[in-house]
Amino acid sequence: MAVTERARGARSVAGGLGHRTVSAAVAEALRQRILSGALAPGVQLRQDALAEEFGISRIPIREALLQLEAGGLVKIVPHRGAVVSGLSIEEVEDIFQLRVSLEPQLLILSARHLTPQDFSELRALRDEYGAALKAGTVETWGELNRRFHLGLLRHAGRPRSLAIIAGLLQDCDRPTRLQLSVTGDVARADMEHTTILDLCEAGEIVAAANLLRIHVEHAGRSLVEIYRRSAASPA
Amino acid sequence: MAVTERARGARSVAGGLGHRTVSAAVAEALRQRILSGALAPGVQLRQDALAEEFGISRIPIREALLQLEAGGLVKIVPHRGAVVSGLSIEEVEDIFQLRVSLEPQLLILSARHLTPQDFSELRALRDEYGAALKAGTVETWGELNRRFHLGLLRHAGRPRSLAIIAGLLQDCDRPTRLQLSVTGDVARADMEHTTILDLCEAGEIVAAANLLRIHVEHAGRSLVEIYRRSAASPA
DNA sequence: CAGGGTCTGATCGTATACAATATTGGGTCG
DNA sequence: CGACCCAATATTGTATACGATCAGACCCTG
Repeated sequence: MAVTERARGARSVAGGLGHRTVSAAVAEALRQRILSGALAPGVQLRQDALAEEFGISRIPIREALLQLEAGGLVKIVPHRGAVVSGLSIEEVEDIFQLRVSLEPQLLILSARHLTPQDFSELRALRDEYGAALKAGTVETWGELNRRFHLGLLRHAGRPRSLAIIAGLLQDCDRPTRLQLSVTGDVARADMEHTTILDLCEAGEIVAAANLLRIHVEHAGRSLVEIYRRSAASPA
Repeated sequence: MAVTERARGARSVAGGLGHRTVSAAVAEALRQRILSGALAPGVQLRQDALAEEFGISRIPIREALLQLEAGGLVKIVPHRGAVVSGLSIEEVEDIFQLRVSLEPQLLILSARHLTPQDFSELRALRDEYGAALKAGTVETWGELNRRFHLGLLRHAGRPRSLAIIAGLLQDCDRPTRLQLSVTGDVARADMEHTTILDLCEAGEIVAAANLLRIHVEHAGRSLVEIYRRSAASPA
């Protein structure tokens, strides 16, 4: 059975192309598992087990783990392996504070350079997002939300800032989904996205930036409150 | 002869302990080479050559390169190797803009929690920095500057922000050294550090934050000007 | 002579095998 | 009875060997 599973696992990885190397594919697979919550924070990732499951050797596993560590999704301690890293309340607060500081600022730089094509793409994203909300396909919310926010800021001409924000969005992905599903703020978020888009297209850039700030602030506050209530949040 | 050289190389790496694994040691060695300018941007890093030079196999080399890629020091293209990555003007501007946005904000949060011990450490760092300036030991400037700035912000209670700033400081290390040695702003920087420290200790936190902002802004502007002049800046 | 295809060399990516290190359980000593 | 030490085991780290992929040169063809 072990062999069968290995073969199946290998096929599933190799089949899901779009990657040029196995290690990249494994990194992506593990990333999704972590972000989706299938791998909870604190869980230890043993190289042997993963290698057997995917039907590959440990080398690509190790490299995938290193890539994940770069993104802060796991923490590697020499000779002691890798554990899925969760976020403390301080880190969540910090991440949202950073978003509040950076995103509106970048939107002001980026908004005037958004082309009609950008707007149509963003609207498509928003529609897809709305559809996912109704369909309840929770897993895709974070991805779509991320692409929407990054799309808004695409033309700010600040590559490093964008990379940082991409990391922030990824890391607050799971918490944000939690916040949305618990509070039912999905409709609110959707509406705010729409309004931000409209304001940008109308040239009301400062207003759009303000709304974006409020949008992020609200999510952050709401989320911190949730964390505080269910105090049993693993590190 | 090859064997002899490999053994010697291995000794030199393993001897410089402080690291728990060979790959970490290699990562640190390469990091220093890149930050010191011994490895210029655009240079291609071939795994075989590095492995032979360090007297180890390619596996730790690969893992070291992945760690460096995490820090943005090299870029890895599948099947095509790793190249040392330089910074474009936009990236330099972006990095300093981020520092201007983040550092003063964090100083306000951190300053009131600085203990007498922190102050004595920071003064020691500043003294060491001053000594390095006079001694002309350019290589250590960045390290000391980095530790000073991070030390100031240590108690802000914003771990993610701190990590981001640490990355920013590292990446603008070499450009900053360039700026300091070209403009002779070393004395100015040293004095500003001293004044910031004094203001913090006197409880003039807002003033300290303002000076910090000016301090970073000046370095950024000056550096961008240098870049513009010597337009032959490799990507 | 130009263009394309193939073939060779080099380099990277992965598998397998071995060595080093941390953890756990038992045993002994105080 | 508790604490410490030591050995066995499991897990990680590294070396060696093999397979896959890409860049460039050469040859063949139109």
